[in-house]
Amino acid sequence: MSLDLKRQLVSQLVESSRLLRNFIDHRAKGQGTTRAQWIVLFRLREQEGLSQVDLADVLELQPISLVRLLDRLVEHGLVERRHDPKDRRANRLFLTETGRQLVDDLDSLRNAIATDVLQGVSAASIQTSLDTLRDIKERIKSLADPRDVAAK
Amino acid sequence: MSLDLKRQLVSQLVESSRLLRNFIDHRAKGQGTTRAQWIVLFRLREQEGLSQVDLADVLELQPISLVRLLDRLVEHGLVERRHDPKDRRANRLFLTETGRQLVDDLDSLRNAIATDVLQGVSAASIQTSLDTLRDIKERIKSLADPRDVAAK
DNA sequence: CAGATATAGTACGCGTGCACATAATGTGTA
DNA sequence: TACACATTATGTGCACGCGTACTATATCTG
Repeated sequence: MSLDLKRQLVSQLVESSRLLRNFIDHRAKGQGTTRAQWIVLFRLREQEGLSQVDLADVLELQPISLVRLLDRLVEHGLVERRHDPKDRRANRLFLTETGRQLVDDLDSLRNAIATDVLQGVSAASIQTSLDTLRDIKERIKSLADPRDVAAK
Repeated sequence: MSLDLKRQLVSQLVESSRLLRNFIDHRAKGQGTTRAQWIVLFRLREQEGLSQVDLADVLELQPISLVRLLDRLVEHGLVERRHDPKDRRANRLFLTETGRQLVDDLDSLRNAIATDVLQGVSAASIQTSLDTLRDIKERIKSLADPRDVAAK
């Protein structure tokens, strides 16, 4: 039942995401940053002092993927890695002053993009789509994570 | 109005897409292919003999991105580049016998994934989300494409 | 035929993942 | 207590997908 629709949604999801990422990165080019980097900055603004694993965890990406993102952010002087005095393996992450200013500037850009891209879409549709995407994420996580079966 | 929801949708879109891509690629690993490659195969099954630009156009990606995808598909013996006898610049793309068999096998896998990932989501929500994503794509294309203003 | 256009491709960069390595910390047992 | 072993945090190497900028070659057009 409606299997074709499901397939189409899967395809559209990946396609629209790629277009969106590209669109955002174009707009972001002036700031010298990318969408993926913004997410890190926004997150650090809310909560500084995270370790890399912790941050990777809240962003739901692999720690190794974060390493390279951070390399570039540090290189651009937006983020600082400070050694954790308690655990010499770990880094604690902080925004630099430049980083803090940039992320504040990005607020309006982010809002403009969200408005532009969703112009003419009803609030109800947005809410429904948002819920659907969240459902998909949960389904994927439970399907992929063996603990969901192992853990009582 | 509901600006926050819009921002969340933009974020969720990119995040869920990444998780989805990864999930599919895991399932696809047994076949030695990736989700991005499937799309090429599915498309070629429907319509063979396309040139690389034509195919890039229907897939809505840059011709250069397709080049590498095709490199791998050719390397794996799934796709064949044949010189266009009429235009020595162009290649015409065809599935090999192996490629044709693989893409037929992928049908059931694709269906299984779509079913799994969207289990418990109502048909109405799927339809709404699909429409929303298509709207987003159209908005992006019209915003990014100067011809939309230039062309009458 | 000269210049514009179109096709494929190279070089390079970013984001993301996996497998593996390295170093530091924690733990269980002799 | 002390040391071997498991675990954890970060990072390297490699691969894939995707993009921009540019190049080489072929075709088209005035």
